[in-house]
Amino acid sequence: MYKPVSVVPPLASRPHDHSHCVSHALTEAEAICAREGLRLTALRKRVLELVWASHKPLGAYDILAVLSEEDGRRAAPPTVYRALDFLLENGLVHRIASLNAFVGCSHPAHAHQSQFLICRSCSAAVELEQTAISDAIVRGAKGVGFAVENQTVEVVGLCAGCQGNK
Amino acid sequence: MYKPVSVVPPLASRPHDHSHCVSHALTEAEAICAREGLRLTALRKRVLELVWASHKPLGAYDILAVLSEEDGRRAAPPTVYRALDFLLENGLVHRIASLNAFVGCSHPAHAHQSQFLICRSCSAAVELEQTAISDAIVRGAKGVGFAVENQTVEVVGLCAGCQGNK
DNA sequence: CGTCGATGCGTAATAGAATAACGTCCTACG
DNA sequence: CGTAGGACGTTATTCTATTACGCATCGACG
Repeated sequence: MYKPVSVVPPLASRPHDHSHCVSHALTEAEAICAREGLRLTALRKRVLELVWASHKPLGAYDILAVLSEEDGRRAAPPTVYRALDFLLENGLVHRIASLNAFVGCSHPAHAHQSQFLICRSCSAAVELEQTAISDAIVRGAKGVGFAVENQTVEVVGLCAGCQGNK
Repeated sequence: MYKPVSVVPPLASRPHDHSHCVSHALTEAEAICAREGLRLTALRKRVLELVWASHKPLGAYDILAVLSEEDGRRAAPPTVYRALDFLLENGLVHRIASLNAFVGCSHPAHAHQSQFLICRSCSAAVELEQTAISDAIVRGAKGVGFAVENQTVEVVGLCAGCQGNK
């Protein structure tokens, strides 16, 4: 049962109509690809859908397994990796290096850095978009003369929903 | 030739007596292990030395290759991974998830979060230790009710020395 | 001093993640 | 149409990491 807390947890860690947020992500992706002249092929769309189908980071081989089962013929790794590469390049998914896994991007419409909170209990990954964090990083880097191009922030801990359960 | 810059780049990106910082790291590690009652065996020490022998993140199989060449008999992966696990657990090295590689910890004496600046040109990895960054992360996480246990910050860009060379 | 349990290491096998290199097909455009 | 490039299938291989098992060594304790 859902127990309200004082700070509002983000959507991903609350029960919610999941099919809705999947379809929302697909709609947004289609709009972006149309606008940018990118080809969101059936395969790419299907992979994006699978990635969104859970809020947990999904391994490339998990995706592969689902694809293989769907099609009779079983897919090979490059099939999935190529689709993931396309989605990564165009900001539709993020890669979580510490998990070798992928998640749908919550804000694909505009460029931003990768910031994730990963629950070690339920495995949900919530994307943050805090300029306070990226600014602090840029400042810290500038202090040693380092020019930042790409940031990765991956935080492990317990999400709001899992803190009671321990 | 070394060209001074206004902001002082950290040691790792400046020419320096490298054997000195390797031996310093080893001395510090020995002190810590003695104090904590940990066994810094010959193998573990050698692996730590190799990791420190470059400021570049080093892959487990790179270490393995060196060990294999040294001993006539070639070492197997678990040998290296076990040593790395020991060093990781005791804060003597860090793992850089985005590179599948390992670097010596610059401040092993006290607990801290993992923050790295990785130069995409010379591959040097410089460790930051900025509470401003980790505080911003904790604050951002708290805002969505997430309890932080472990942070990973990995930043790719150009170090001070490589910005001229492009 | 002996022995016993825990820890460290060697070894072989395997799992898991990602890429290389090739070929074919499809499609958008001239 | 004809064709050039992109998308995908296929096979093989590379790189990263772990499992499982057994022996040896270290150190605490009787």
